[in-house]
Amino acid sequence: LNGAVGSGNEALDLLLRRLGSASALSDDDRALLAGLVFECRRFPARAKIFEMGERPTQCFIVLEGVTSRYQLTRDGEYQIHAIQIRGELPDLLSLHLGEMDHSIRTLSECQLAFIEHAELLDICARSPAVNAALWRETLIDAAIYRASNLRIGRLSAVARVAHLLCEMKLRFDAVGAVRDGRYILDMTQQEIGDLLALSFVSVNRALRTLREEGLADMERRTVEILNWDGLVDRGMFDPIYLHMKP
Amino acid sequence: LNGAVGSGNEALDLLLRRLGSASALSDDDRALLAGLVFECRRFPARAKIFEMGERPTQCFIVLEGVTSRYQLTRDGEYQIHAIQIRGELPDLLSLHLGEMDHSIRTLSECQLAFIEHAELLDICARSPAVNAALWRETLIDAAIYRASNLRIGRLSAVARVAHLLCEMKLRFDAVGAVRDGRYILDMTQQEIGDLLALSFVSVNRALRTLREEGLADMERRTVEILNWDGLVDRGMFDPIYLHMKP
DNA sequence: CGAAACTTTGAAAAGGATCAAACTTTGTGG
DNA sequence: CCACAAAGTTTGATCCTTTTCAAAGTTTCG
Repeated sequence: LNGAVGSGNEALDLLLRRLGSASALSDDDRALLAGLVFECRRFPARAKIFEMGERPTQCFIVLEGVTSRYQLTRDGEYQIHAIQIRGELPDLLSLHLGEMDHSIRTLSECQLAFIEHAELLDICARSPAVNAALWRETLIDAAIYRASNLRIGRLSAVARVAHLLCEMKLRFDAVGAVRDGRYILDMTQQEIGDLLALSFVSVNRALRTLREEGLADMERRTVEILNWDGLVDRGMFDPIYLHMKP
Repeated sequence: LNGAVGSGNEALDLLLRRLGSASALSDDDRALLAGLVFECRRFPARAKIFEMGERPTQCFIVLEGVTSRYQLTRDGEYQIHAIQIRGELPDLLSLHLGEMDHSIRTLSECQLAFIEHAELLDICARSPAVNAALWRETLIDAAIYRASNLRIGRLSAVARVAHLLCEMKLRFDAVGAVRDGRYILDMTQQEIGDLLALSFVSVNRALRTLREEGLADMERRTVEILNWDGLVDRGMFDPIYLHMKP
């Protein structure tokens, strides 16, 4: 009956698109999901969403902006495990894993739609297809962590950045957010370093290298892919782990 | 009716212990799981189990030995994402994620019990508790990847090895495989390096450091914890991500 | 017993981190 | 709308951890 409802519809659209992309949802499944209540909330940049040790009773879908899942070592080292963009469901793990073992916060300003765990679990119990689709989402999260392991563990600084730009290109593609080979990655070079386990100086130099090699450019939070095949090659990127449709 | 049946019972015991440790299973749930058919097979060291690109129709539980989930970069760099030991279910992801995006093979000689996906999915459809417990297993796998990200991305060589020895101590504890602070980690230093993104030379030097500091010792595939608190501190280890019972 | 696999140690090289300083962009209040 | 401060980017120089290369020692296994 107001702006929040409109956002709720948008959240539902994104959810249906995302869950339906891998497995076919029946009309019944769609009807069940349509019954969900979405509580839309806006967050400023760098705002806490869930903290390590908490026991969330809601999860959320990202409507706009970038959220991050991260952790600190005891001596203050900061590692971003993963980021989430429009249409992604960062927090399904809290459905079945009581205590948060890491924290989630926004990087950029965000619009998020929250869903009660209880409602989602209820739908899972009624619909094996939705259950499978949500489970699948958490498995893709895990696949992204594996890719991150390989990226951090085995790729050079330049290759790490190239790999990330490839991954984000495909993830933004999935929600139609790439135009003319460009997408907005609303992160600082420091934050990219926190994600790739690089210093911001190394990120900056890697971006310069990619620009000089004519593969990609990033300026004012906008990434431009100049040579997709070349970038894929430089980052040794294989999209299989994203489990997207061909 | 033969040796395989005995192993099947062992597999069932391990499965019930593992799934029951977090959430209470009802007698009905246990009965359902007891109906599973376990196909027990022995594998030599370094044997392929599932390859990237395959679409497994079975998953398995490890009865004995160490299996590894790994990936190769295009230029031949090898990264082990995770290892699995007795009582663990390494391959549940194939339940809902058609194509394997990485490979699985044994490190040591192994005894594995295979279960048909179809049977497991059938039980999931009938029992929300088993569904939740299996889903939870895959979420803990993901948590271990996150821990691995932090370990590889932010810890020094010595801390990485210390962190791993702490993690494996708790995982072996869960199946009662630690005696007098000792457990058998049947991996070479090269393989530990493949897991921690270190050269085998660095692994060797890190182990020497831990020995010199009186924290832990590893000799002939046997790890001995000499000073648990010290080792936890050295590896900045926080067990929260394993989501074990207190 | 012998060969292969694995571990241990030393020395040199490489890649990225850190430190430092200038430059640019963004955001805020007057 | 401007001025200024804060935040972020860019580049150079140096340092440090880990890698690589090399070679000797040890264990395992047929």
